[in-house]
Order: sequence, then structure tokens, then C-alpha cells
Amino acid sequence: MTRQVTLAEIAESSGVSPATVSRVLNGDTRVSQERADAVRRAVAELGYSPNRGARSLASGKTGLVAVIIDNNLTVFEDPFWALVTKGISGKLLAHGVQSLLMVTDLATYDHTVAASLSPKQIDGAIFFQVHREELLYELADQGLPIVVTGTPQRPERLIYVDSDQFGGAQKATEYLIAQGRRNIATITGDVFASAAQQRLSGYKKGLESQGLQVNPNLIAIGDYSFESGRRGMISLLDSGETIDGLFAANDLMAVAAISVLEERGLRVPDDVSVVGFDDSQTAQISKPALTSVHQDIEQLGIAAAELILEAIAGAEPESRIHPTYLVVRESS
Amino acid sequence: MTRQVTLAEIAESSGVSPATVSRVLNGDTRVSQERADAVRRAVAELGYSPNRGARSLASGKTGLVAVIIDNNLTVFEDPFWALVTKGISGKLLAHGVQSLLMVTDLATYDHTVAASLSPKQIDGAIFFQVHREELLYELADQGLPIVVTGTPQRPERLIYVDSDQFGGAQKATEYLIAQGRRNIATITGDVFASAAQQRLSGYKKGLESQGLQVNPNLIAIGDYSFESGRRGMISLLDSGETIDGLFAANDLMAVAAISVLEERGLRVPDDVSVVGFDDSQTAQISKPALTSVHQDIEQLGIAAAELILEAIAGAEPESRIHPTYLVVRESS
DNA sequence: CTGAAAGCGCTAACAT
DNA sequence: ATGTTAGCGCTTTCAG
Repeated sequence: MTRQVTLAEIAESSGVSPATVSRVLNGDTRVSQERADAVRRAVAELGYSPNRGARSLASGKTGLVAVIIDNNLTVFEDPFWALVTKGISGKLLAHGVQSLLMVTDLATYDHTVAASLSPKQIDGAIFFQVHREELLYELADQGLPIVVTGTPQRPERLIYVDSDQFGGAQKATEYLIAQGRRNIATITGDVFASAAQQRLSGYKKGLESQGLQVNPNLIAIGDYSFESGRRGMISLLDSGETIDGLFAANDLMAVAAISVLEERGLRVPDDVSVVGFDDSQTAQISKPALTSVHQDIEQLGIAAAELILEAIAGAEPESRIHPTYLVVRESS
Repeated sequence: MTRQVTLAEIAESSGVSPATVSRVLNGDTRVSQERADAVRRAVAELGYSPNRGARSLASGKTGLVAVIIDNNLTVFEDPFWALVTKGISGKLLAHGVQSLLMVTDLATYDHTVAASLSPKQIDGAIFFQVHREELLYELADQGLPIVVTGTPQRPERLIYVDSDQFGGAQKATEYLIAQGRRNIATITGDVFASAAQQRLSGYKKGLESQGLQVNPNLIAIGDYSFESGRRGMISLLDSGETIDGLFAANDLMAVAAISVLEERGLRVPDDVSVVGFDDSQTAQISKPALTSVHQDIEQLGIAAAELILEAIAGAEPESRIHPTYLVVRESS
């Protein structure tokens, strides 16, 4: 086990004081060029890298951002979260900040996690899904910089990043209308999550903006799962309403709905035009390929990382809503 | 910003020395029952939790395990890795160990990452994909406990967890043969990854075990992508060989192959029986639903976490191969 | 069984 | 511009 090189050794080897080494390491400019070079040479030669624990203890900064995924609500299986995580981790790493990943059930909020969420343990935290918002306010009050992915219930109280769910759903609906459809149904996502509510609102807005009425019988409540997509489509069809268009709140439910439509002998897009949401791989490989609302997921993670970095630096960054757009394929 | 409670405050509040508090916290038994209780009471009342940095500095243990995902090779989009990660993080957290997630390009192996991979910074590391194995040997030589997911090239030199890729592929092939198929083709995954090689070997073994010959013309090289699945199936068909069965090294390529088969007017499974690998969501929602080799991915992550915990504790755990089994659906 | 004291490696005043 | 000097909060000998 090769021992870790310490700052003191760098100091000795390059003939300066530990303080000077520390300055060079931390980008303090008031160090003479030659000594700085000597230090950097020694660092390279001896293969030095600072000890995180010591640095954290002395400076109060940990260089760590927690990424917290509430396993209770989230299906981490969903590639969505993996992509967001990738964006976050990559961006933070580029800034010398590490991501502490916690996949845990926040409902129980066990002691291990609670203890890790103190400002002394991490510089900031990024939350996936706003499940128990109260917890976030508590943490924020403790002085912990926090960023949330997805729109919280009280948007003004938290810093967050989100895709334009509302706008995307509206565009999808308006596109269907532009195609000549007039009886457009929707299958919603899990309505306890804000994204599903926004997508539903966007759907309604889309109808109204084109002078159509919202018909409650054309709204089926789903939960993003394949099965709920099937159930939703079945109940929609069984309601007896005429349907010539469908906006599903995600691609998986869209595919499920299409399978039901085909079983009933209805053609997509001829009889019913279908649009999904997420523009996932599923949208690309399904038959017919799905028209879907695209959102740049990795970019969302990158934005979350940028905001938390700014918040840690003491700024009060503005929440960000990323644009979404429609990708037209065969299903509509 | 509520200040962090320190060990010294616990000591004072409970009328014992810091050393005693530390002992209680770390489960040292030689502390009188009553004082231990007093300490625990104070800890609960004041809401104390130890400072990771300080503890790490004093003890040399960090309570951190790095989870390293080589972004160059891995499509982190693949839900596979998300699930493995979930398994790892959950298990580690249950043992009070945190996961440091690094999604990075190991090929460039930049300084930030290198520095974080020292035994002083983390207690151990779990790697996804064995890309540049040399790096792992280096780190292991430095005394860093390491676990790899997936079988490395020199299995004897590293601790790893994997699913039984070989056995799964063999079972898939033998199933096709049991269905009466005799001209079974395969589309491989990225053959630079060991899993793809093992799946190919399993396919060959399956043929041979049933007395069939391996026909090189029936082997198409893919890379796990949808497009490569299409290309592979097209070249297979264009080769002029008779084909009545297909083992695709993952579900995505299986779906791609099926789309080509249908375009050519071939029926699945009537004309060509198809089996995929991974038993992913894609397998369940595709039409026809895919027969596929199942592997318990989250369990793989849990196993990786268990092994790294053992390795950190000083044991020399044995590598683990988890069983795989076939899930039969409509495509075969 | 318990306490005193010495650091772990680094940063941040405070001097100079 | 640079060095000196205290610690940061915890664990761990070493005494007792």
C-alpha cells in the first residue's frame, strides 16, 4: 500500500512553506511565479493529491454534493434518472466536486441519511422528485444549498430545473388539432407528481387555445406504467366517446394504448393519431414509431449541477425551465 | 445556519471524556453501561452526527466507496446500469457507507478522478465494465479494495460479480433447438466487451451440446445497438443461408431483427423463432413479446456491494456468478 | 473501564 | 509574497 503523499512533503521537497503549497493548490495568485512552478513540479513528480477529509475539516467545504433519489416514488429503472444523474455527475466532476449518490426511501428518512444531509457533511444537495417538500425547506433553513429537479409545489421557495412539461403537452395537443383531430383524449401520468399535472394542464390549454372544449370523459388517469396505459385506453374506448386523437403523458403508456387500439381493430394513425412524451428509445423502436415530445434529459442534469454550484458559491441562481419540442414520427 | 454538534459537546453534556464518547459511538464494549446510555441519550437529544472529514482524518477510513462508470464505453442510458447502481447504493447505505458516483471517461483518466481513487480518499471502488484492466491492477496494487461488475479478462486477478452470460446464451440456444429449429443464427453484442464474447460462446456451446455444427455464416457481429441489430439481420438474410431461429445478444437487437424479418415478409415465430437477452422492458412491450434471458440486475449490484464490504473488512471474498434463466413469451 | 494528549493533513488568520 | 501558528473534529495510543 503506497503511502499517500502529503502537502508537507511537497512543501519540503520544493523548499517552501506548507502555506505556500496550499496557496498554489487553491489558486491563490499572490505567489511568485517561480515558487508556484516549483510546487507544481513537486506535485507532479511525487503524485500528490490532497486529502479530502483534511481539507474538509480545515476549510469547512467538503467538495461533495449529495444526489438524492427517493426510491419510494422513483422507478430508478427509468432511464430518465440515469441520464439526469450522468449529467450531474459529469458536470460536477469537471468542477472538482464529487457526487454522493443516495438511493433511499425518504419517507422513512432514516438516521443515516439525515446525518449525511448536514452542511458539515456536504456542500449542497440535488433532489430528484419533490416528495416531501417540507424536508427540503428544513434543510434549506439549515443553510444547505438545494436544487430540485422537477417543479416543486411552491416554486418560489426552491431552486429547481425542469423541462417545459406544460408547453410540450400543449404543443402535442395543438399538433393533433392541426392534423384535423377534434376528439382528443389523454392518459395522464401519476397525478401526484407535478410533471403529470403540468402535462395535463398543457393538454387542456392546447385544446382551449384552439377553441375546443375539455371533455372530462376524454381524460383517463394513469400512472406512467404500461398497464395503466392499457387500462386508460380501454376505459376511454369503453366510455363510448368518439376518439380520433390521443396524447399520452409518456411513451410507455402511448405504446400500451396503441396495443389496445390495434386489438380493437383501430388503425394508428389513420383512425386514432397518437402522441407520447419523453421521446425515449421506446418511441423510436415502437411500431408504429411514436411521435413524442422531446426533452433533453442529460442537459437537465447539467443545469442542476450548474445551479447547485452557483448556490454553493453564494449566488441565488434562478430556476431554469428547458424547452421541449415535438418529434414527429409515424403514429400521428 | 444551525451549527453542527460536535463530539466534544456530547462529552461535556453527558459528563464523560471525548474518548469515551468515541468508544460508545464506535461500538467499543469496554464502557460501563450507564455512561454508554448517558452518551446515547445526549447524542439523541442534541442531534449529533459525526463529521465525516474528521473521522476520516483520524481513523484513515472514509466510509466512502467509489462507483465508477466508464462513460466512454457505457451507455448509461441503459437502464441496466441504473439498476446495478441502485442495488449498490442501497446496500452500502444500509451499512453506513456512502457511494461516490463517478461517471467519467476512464480512457483519458483525468487527474480529478485519479486523485479520488487513492486509498486515502475512499475505502474501496466498484467498477462498471472492465475497459482498461491495467488500471485496476495498479489500483489494487496500491492496496485499494476493488470489485468489478462483469467478468474481467483475467478473472483470477480480480474480484467480480456477473450474471451467467454463457449459461444464459446456451439455454436460449438449446431452447430454440428443442423447438425444432436447426438453422440458428446469432447477432452478437460488442465483442470487445466480455459479456458479448460469453454470450457468443454460450450460443456455440448450445449448438454443439445438441450435436449441431457452428456455421460462421450464421454469426453476425453487432454492438448491442438497434441499428446494428438491423444491419446484422439484413446481412444474415442476404447471406442466402436458411435461418429458422435467432439468438440476439440483447433485446434491442432482437427487436431490430424482428422489424427486418417482418419487412421481408417472414413471420415471428412461425418462420423464424427469436430469443433476446436481458429480459428488459423492451422484451415485455415489443410485439410479438420477446422470449428473453433474464438476469437479476439489482441483485448484481447488491452482490457487488457485499463483496466490496467484505474486501474492505479485510476478507478475500470469492467472485460471484448469478444464475440466468429463460423467460418464454411470444417470439419463440 | 476511563481520561489525557497527541496527532491525522490541511487551511486561514496573523505576522512579517 | 511568504512563513508561523493554530486549530478543524475525531480516533487512538498510552497511562492509570
